[in-house]
Amino acid sequence: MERETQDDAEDKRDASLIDDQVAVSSMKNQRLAVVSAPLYLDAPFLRPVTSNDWLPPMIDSVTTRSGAGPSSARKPRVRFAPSPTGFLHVGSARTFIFNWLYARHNGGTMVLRIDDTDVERNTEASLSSIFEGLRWLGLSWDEEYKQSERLAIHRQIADAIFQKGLAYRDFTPAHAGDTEKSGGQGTWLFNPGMRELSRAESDRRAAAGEPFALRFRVPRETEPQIRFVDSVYGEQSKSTADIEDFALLRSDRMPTYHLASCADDADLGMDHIIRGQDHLSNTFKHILIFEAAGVTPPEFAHLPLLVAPDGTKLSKRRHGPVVSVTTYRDAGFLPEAFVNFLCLLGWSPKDNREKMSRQELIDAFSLQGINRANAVVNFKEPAATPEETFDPKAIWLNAEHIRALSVDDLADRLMPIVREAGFTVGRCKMLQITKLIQERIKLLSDVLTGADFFFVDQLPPYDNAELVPQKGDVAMAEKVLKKAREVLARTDFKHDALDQALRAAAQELGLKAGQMFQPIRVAVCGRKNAPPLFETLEVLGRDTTLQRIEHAIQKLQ
RNA sequence: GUCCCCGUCGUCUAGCCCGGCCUAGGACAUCGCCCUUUCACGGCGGUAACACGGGUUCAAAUCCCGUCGGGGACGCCA
Repeated sequence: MERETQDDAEDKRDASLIDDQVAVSSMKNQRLAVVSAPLYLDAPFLRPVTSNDWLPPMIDSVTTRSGAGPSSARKPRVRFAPSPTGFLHVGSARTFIFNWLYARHNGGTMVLRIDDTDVERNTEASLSSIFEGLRWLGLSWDEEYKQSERLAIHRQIADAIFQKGLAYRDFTPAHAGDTEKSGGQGTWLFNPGMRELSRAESDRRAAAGEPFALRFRVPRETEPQIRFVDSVYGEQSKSTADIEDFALLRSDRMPTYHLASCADDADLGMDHIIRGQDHLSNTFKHILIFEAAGVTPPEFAHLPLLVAPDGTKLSKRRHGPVVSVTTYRDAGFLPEAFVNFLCLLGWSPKDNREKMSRQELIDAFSLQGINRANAVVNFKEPAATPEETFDPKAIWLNAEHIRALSVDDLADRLMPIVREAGFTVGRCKMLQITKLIQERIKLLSDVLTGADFFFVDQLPPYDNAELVPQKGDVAMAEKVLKKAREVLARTDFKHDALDQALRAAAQELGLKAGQMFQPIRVAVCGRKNAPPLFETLEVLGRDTTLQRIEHAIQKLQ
């Protein structure tokens, strides 16, 4: 009882979260407008642009939010920052979820930031896939930004770093996508001649219009080790001798990921960066950027990677649609079950709980519960049925969540699937059917294979042999069906009455109950495995039942 | 190649920080039994792991070193 109440409360909560999300989306433009308005013109490192400056003349009206940088620890601000270069990936979804859990657990703010500075690779389709996936998960965010609308901030910070002498122009022509850089003799650190170029010479070439990238001047003498404490991986350090002079701005003046990400994290006041472990070694660069910009770096928490059964990072190219969030939706997963599953990959509540509601996850979540070893998503590469494709634990959890739903709720979720498959059912009948299949389906879409005989007029063809009961023959099947036809014509179609009448009939024929029920079950369901017989007959009704029994008798003759 | 990270049942994990309660616990999957009109649910039980080698210690899954194995990062991608 208590559990049900809890779940109901949870459902309401989820619904309101979704509403929030819609509200946020609709005020998106407003927010963005506010952010890029010319407010704090006296920001400390904003400076007038001169004609021979290397910066484009569009930064004049930009700002950094005052008080940027980590704010009080009480209401943490966290973000999820996908780049719209592909569909929403399960690994990204988990990153979103962990950020969301952290924010909700601590009463903080969840920011969604679209990292779209790579104009070449961005696609509309990808952007909508991300929103579609997040909408399905039913998790909300509180603020939303687009990096491409914040370029001025990125350039401004790049400029500040440059003015401090912590970055330099690199006039080396861009590499044309070759890969011979790695595998050579050790780490590449910088292009010869560029790091040492005098300011005057650099200014001259820039003024002459020569294209260049802006590189960070990694301080190798003064700061030989970069250190930070990761909330998951603990103390980390790396020698600056192993960090190359990475780019801040490309020669087309677009910021690189490192710059844009850090500039926005600083400007948006992010407190805790929770992201995939593939960024762990990038973090040293990020710390360099924050410090060069005069900002205290945020906290970092890196998440173990989600890997395929072959041990490699999940990728669509290699592993196919199982890495896309919408695949799970389309296969009939409940979003709450999917979220639950993802949470258990690399995190544990430490008390052996597995099936958890959203609220339970929020309550139990902490960064201390995150593991360090990569987690395998145990899917099968190519498979015939969804059940064989997906991680068995995900399927099991989904079944658990399905069973935990109220009949009403489950019926509501099943209805659209049934309708979309072209069947028409009334809500009342759907409710009856739902009761019968709730503990028998593992995916929502199983309703189509497990309850099809309730929806169709004509049963699909089945093998006559199925009608033959255990330790019986065709004659017995026929005898049973004829008896059933007779009995069912005059029995009340209610569970108890059917139970009594059919058992009595079995006795009359000198058969075991099972031998009596089997042919009837197959005749009305078209297969052996089905929900309990009497309830099924009750839902099907007398007309359909008799008609199908008649059909079976004819088949046998 | 260089740097970083990781290594408990097939898979997800508890235990590791603060050595003894660990003859290593739970879950999924798998196998068997029970319940039962089939299926499912449920119940009970089985198989199954501390990567390896050295230390330290009365005592190590837990601490130290090494080896091996796996992953990630090294772009004017993110």
